[in-house]
Amino acid sequence: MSSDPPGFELPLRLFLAFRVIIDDLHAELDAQGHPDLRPMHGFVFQAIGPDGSTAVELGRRLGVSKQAAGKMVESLERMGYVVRTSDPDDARRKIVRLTERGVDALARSARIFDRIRSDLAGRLGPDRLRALEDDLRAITPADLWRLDMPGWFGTS
Amino acid sequence: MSSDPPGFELPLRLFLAFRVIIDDLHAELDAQGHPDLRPMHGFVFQAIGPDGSTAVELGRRLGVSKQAAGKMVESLERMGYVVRTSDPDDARRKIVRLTERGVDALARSARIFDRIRSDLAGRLGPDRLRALEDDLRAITPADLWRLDMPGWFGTS
DNA sequence: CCATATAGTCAACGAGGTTGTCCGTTATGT
DNA sequence: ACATAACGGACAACCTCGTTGACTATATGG
Repeated sequence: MSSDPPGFELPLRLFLAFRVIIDDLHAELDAQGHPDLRPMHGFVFQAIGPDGSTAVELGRRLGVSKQAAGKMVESLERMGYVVRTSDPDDARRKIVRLTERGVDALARSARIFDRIRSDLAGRLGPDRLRALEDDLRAITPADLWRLDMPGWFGTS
Repeated sequence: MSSDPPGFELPLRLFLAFRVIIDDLHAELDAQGHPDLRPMHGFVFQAIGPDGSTAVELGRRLGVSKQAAGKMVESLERMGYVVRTSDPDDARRKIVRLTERGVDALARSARIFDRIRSDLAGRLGPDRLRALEDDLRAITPADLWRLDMPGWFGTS
């Protein structure tokens, strides 16, 4: 009979597993022509969505102030991943949209994530991977995109 | 037959699970007299270790510059969690040690982590929790404490 | 004995977050 | 219809926490 591991191991392993996957993703993105993307950017792209968004909306979704969201957009605009256009129906709003390059990064990310997942299925076995995902779903909130991560990743 | 989930779900769930546990920990620490501790601090305490450490060593272990490590120590010293004493064998070194309060925080953290783990064992079942931990061990590096997290958590 | 390496500290800077303020535009209520 | 409130965006000042560079004091080894 083996004894229980200390309680602090699980959260550490969860975080390490996250890091391993994200590091893999960004090594690939780097190799595929997106060396400047940082982990945070994926969340921002996702929050922008296919129809675009505004800085205020973005801030709400990401859990930061509208000013912080505005700075993020500015930086992504400089990198060529988003553009800001004015809303014809509301002169106050400026709609942030992904550029072709932004869409490309998002598509590549999706493909890389799927490749990583199938690697893991190969290592753990498909059933164990399923069970892992099921268990994680059981202990996390349902809403995947309510992450509220402010300065967790360097966005420089 | 159900289809595979998109590859991006797993890393998100891993991160969310980590967040859920860490948020739980710090809500408890808050209630038990350590409201100022932030997630990063646990890693710093661990890096200091029972025999103390120096700022340079700390920086190496945490993956930050010695100056950044020094600032962390300064802040923890102001909060009463560590003290700096001079090394009698080497007048250059100042050894950082946990205070009684620091040791208390570490002991409480360990107890809270164990409580959280047993909660999870109740929700998933002990076997599923074991399997989860085994699978995570399989996909993460063996060395738990080589985390290299610089500004991942707010330390304020 | 002197050259080099190490520990700590100070200063300047940058990234990225915050709050407060202001302006122009839209929505609302009487 | 018009006064007022709410909203979106931008600007400024500030904070925290990381960085690099320079400098001092102490060890250490040829």
